[in-house]
Amino acid sequence: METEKRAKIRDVAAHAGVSVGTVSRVLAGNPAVKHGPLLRVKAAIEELGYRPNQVARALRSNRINVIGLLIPDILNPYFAQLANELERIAADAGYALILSSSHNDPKREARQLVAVLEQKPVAIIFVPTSEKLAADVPAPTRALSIDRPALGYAAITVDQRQGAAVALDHLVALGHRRIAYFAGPDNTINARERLDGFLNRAEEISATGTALSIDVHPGDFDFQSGEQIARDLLQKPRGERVTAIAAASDQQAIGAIRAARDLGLAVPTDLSVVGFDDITLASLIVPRLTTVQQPVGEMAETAVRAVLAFDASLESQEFLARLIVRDSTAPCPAEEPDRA
Amino acid sequence: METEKRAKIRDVAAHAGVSVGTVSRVLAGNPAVKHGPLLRVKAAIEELGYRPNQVARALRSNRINVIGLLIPDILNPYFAQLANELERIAADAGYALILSSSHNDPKREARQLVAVLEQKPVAIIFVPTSEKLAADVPAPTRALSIDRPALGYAAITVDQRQGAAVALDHLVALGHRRIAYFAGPDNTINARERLDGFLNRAEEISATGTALSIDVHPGDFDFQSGEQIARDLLQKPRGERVTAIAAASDQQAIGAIRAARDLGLAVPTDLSVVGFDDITLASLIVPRLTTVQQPVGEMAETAVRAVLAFDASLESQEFLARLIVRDSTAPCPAEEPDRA
DNA sequence: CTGTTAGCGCATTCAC
DNA sequence: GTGAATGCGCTAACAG
Repeated sequence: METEKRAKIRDVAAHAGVSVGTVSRVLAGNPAVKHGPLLRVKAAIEELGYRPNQVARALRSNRINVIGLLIPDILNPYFAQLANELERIAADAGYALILSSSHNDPKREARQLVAVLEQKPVAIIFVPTSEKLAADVPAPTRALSIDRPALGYAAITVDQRQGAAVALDHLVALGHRRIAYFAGPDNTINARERLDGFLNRAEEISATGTALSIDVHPGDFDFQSGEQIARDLLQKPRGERVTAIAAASDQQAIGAIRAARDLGLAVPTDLSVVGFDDITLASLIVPRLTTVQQPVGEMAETAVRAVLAFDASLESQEFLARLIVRDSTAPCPAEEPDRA
Repeated sequence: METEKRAKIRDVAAHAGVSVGTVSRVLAGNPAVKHGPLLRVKAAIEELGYRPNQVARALRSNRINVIGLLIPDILNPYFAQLANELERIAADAGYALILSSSHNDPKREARQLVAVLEQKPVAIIFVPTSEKLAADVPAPTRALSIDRPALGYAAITVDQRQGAAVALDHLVALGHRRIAYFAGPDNTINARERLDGFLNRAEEISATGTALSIDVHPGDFDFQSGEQIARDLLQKPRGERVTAIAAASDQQAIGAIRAARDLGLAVPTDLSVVGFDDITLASLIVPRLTTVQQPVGEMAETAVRAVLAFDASLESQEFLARLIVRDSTAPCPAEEPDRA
C-alpha cells in the first residue's frame, strides 16, 4: 500500500508534467519555482509515494547522509550512553549513524576509521584512543572529537579538572579530611586531568589552613578496579581508614561500594563515595550514587548540531561538570561537618 | 603520504595499461583475467593507493556495503553486547554497521526501520519489538531477526523454554524446593516463553514425585524490578521464605542479590539466585552470578554470515542456552541437597 | 580473455 | 522560470 514500485524522479516529473530539473529544484527547496508547478510536483510526490534514492544522491555529492561514530567500546556504559544520545539526536535530524568500535586498540582504530571514511559519511564524531588520531579525515567530511581532545580537530569536552575539584569540595564540605582518590588509567588524558584537578584543589584547600590527607590509588576505570582497590584499602582499622573515596569513574565507585558492603561498612554512614560520569546505573544502585555528572545529552546535541551546520566552522566547546548529590555521601562520622 | 589525490578506476587502468573493465574484474576477483594483466593491475592499485569508491559502487547495485542493525535499546547490556559482537564480526567481514534504536517504541521502530532501509543496506538485522514488524523489508535487502522471532522473517533465537528449564533443574538438583520465579514483561515473547518453560518443567518434576512450590512474580527485565520484588519477598521469616530465586534476566537477578544483601541475607548461603542472559556484569559482581547463558557471540557470527551469504537463502536457527554455574547458587540450607 | 560502452538516479550546469 | 543535457565512478553486458 505504501511502497508501490519505487517511483523515481522522472516518474514524478512525468506525472506533474514538468521536467526532472524542476522536480529536483522542488526537492532542494529552491525558491525559483513558480507556484503552479510547485504544487503539482508536491502532489505528484505525494501521490506516487516518491522518496529520493539516497544512494544516487550520494554519488553526486560523494557523501552519504550518515554520521560516522567511532568509540572505544560500546560495552562501557558511558560510551553506550553517548552513543544512545547521538543516535537519537541524529535520527531525529534525519541522519543515520554508522557505529564502529576500536576496542581500545589503536591499530583497530586506524582500520575502523578508514573503513568508516570509505563510506563517505557527511561527518564523523569520534572518541580518540590517543591524542594523535591514527589517520587524517579528508576535507569534505566534517570531523569532531568528543569526550577527549584530538590534535588538529575541534573537540566537545568536559572540564575534567573542575569536575574533580567539585567532587573534592563536596567531600570537604561534609567534613571529610582523610580521602582516597581512585585514579583512572594513566594513558588516558581524562584520567590524568581528573587526578591533576583533584590534587590541585587539595593543595588550594590545604593552603587555606584545612589540613587534608589524600591517598591516590592508580587503577582502571572499571568496576573490578574499584572493588579491588577498596578491598585492600578498607581493611585498615577505623582510625587509620579514609572516611571518603572519590573515584575517577562511576564503575569504580560502584565497585568500591560493593567492597565496602562486603567488609561490613555502611555507605554513606561509615564511608562516603563519590563517582564520576553519572551513568544510568548510578541512580539505580543502593545507595544511589553521588557523582559528578558529565552532560552527555547536551554534549551529544551540540556535537550533532555542529557537524550538521555545514556552513559554520567547527569549534571546540568545553562543558562544565555538575555535582549530583544523592545518597552515597554523608557528613564525616568522626568530625563535625562544616555545614556550608 | 597515504592519501594522494584519490585515484579512480580509470587512473588505475591507465597506469596498468589495461581497460577499466579489466580493473573491475580484478576487483571482483573474476578468475577470467590472465596472469600478466592481473599482476600489473594489482601493482597499479598498490602504487596509486587506489580504493574503490563505495558510493559509486553502491549506485550500480543500489545497495551500500553496510548492514543495518535495529535494536530496542543500546543501554540494555544484553543488546549492547549483541551490538558489540555484531559490529566486530561485520567489521572484520568488511561491512560497516548502521545502528538504530527503537527505544521500545513501535512508532519509532517503524520510522527507524524506514530510515535505515532508505540507506539501502545490503542487509538488516533486527530485534523486533513485536512479532509483527512495523514495515516490510523490500526484496533485495536481506532481513534477519535476532533474539526474537518476527512473522515472515528468518530468526536467530535461543530456546527460551529450555533455558528456563535448565535453571530450574540446577536449583532442584541443589535441593531447593521453595523457589520464586521473577518473570519479565508479559508483552515480550521471550519473557512469556521463559515463564512457560519454567512452569512446564516444574510440573514435570512434580509429576515424578518431587514436590515443588513455585511463586511467580511478574516484573520488568531491569535491575530495579528485581530489587523491588526481592525486597518484598524476602521480608518473610525464614521458614516461609523461598530458598532460591530464578530471574528472567541478569539485571533482575543482580537487583535481587542487592536486596538480599540489604536485608542481611547471604548469597548463596541463605539464598541462591540464578539469572538469565550472562551479561558482562554477571561475572563481575560479588558473588559472581550463576546464570543461563545465551550464546551471543555464536548468534552474532551466525547472523552476520547468514546475511552475507548472498547466494544462500536465510534460514531460522535456534540455539540452546547453557547453564553457567558460578557463585550465586549453593545447596539449599534447609534440606540435604541431591548430589546429582 | 579483454576493451568499449551504456546506464544506475540524481543534481546541476547551460540554453531558452 | 524551466527544460535538456552532462557526468558523478563504477559494473556488467556485449563485442571483438
